[in-house]
Amino acid sequence: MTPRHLKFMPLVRELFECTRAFEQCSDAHIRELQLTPAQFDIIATLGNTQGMTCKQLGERTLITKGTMTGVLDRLEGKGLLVRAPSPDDGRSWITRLTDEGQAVFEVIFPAHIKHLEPLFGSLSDGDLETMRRQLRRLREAFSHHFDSEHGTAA
Amino acid sequence: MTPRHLKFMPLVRELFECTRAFEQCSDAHIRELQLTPAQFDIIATLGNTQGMTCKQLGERTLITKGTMTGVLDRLEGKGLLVRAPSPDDGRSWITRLTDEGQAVFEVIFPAHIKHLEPLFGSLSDGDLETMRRQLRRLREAFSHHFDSEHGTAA
DNA sequence: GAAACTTAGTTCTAATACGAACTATTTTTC
DNA sequence: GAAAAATAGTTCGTATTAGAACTAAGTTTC
Repeated sequence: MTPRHLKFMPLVRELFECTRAFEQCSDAHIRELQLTPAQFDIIATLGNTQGMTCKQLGERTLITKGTMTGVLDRLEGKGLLVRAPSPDDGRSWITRLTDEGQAVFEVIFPAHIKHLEPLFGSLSDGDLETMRRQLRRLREAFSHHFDSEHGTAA
Repeated sequence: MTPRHLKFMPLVRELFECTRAFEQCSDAHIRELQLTPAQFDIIATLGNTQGMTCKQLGERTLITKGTMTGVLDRLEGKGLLVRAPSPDDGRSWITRLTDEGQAVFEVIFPAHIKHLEPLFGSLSDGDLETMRRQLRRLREAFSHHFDSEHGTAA
């Protein structure tokens, strides 16, 4: 009987390497565009919107709030976004792209998508959908377990 | 006809979230063991070996060489490993666990495996193997494309 | 309606992360 | 076998990263 960890550790390793391989392709292109991956993520999220709060940005990206402040600061420094107080909540700020930020978005977002597209050339739409579903199942197993252990009630 | 990126971007997102969800579970436990994820990775790699070079460590973990120096420095500072000049190559150092480092390995490695095991409870050995193969296929698509673009000849 | 609790965002510290430049050593090339 | 090219590790600069403590402002509770 094979020990269980010899089955799941290779999967974990492959998961990490796969993510890493994607990042290598994606990040190299983003750096050519004079942005960091986190900065690109924010611009891609804010593009074509009326802006959103820090919290919403954190939910839509994988950037945690402690990091968010610095990332937004640097983008604000570049003149790509502005922060305005929320009319609804005195604790909150609405972050939105400036005209320049939106212009940057309109150039780099399609360029980046076009850069990524060939990476998936060997896979059919069905393949992509199948893998997405399997990864979701795996993620749900992880996060349910984490939540139940840390009392993050559903 | 659905634009292609609407098919592959959700997969990318799921890939990132899945990795993130695993890290959340795994890293929380590693921190309880008074190590950082990178430090754990090194100890797990060096455990039960005669030691290896920086380069070998970089190949077996996802830590790049610029980061490696600092990670090894801190583990050396904790007395968990030592570096000795390589007898074969004057540029190289052999890093191996101290007795204390090996003792730490023997405690925390099984403990961590045991901690992770329930995460995969809902998946059969066959599921794990299937997903590993699919991820590998995806990773290969990514890295082949990256290599061909950056002249990293096979 | 005041105290207790929660939440949004910032700040802080320690440790990564990456690329690029640098030193010291092989290895190749001719 | 000396110059040229490649490699192993370190160092450096900038940006993230996580978690925890902190401030200010909203929400609940009684």
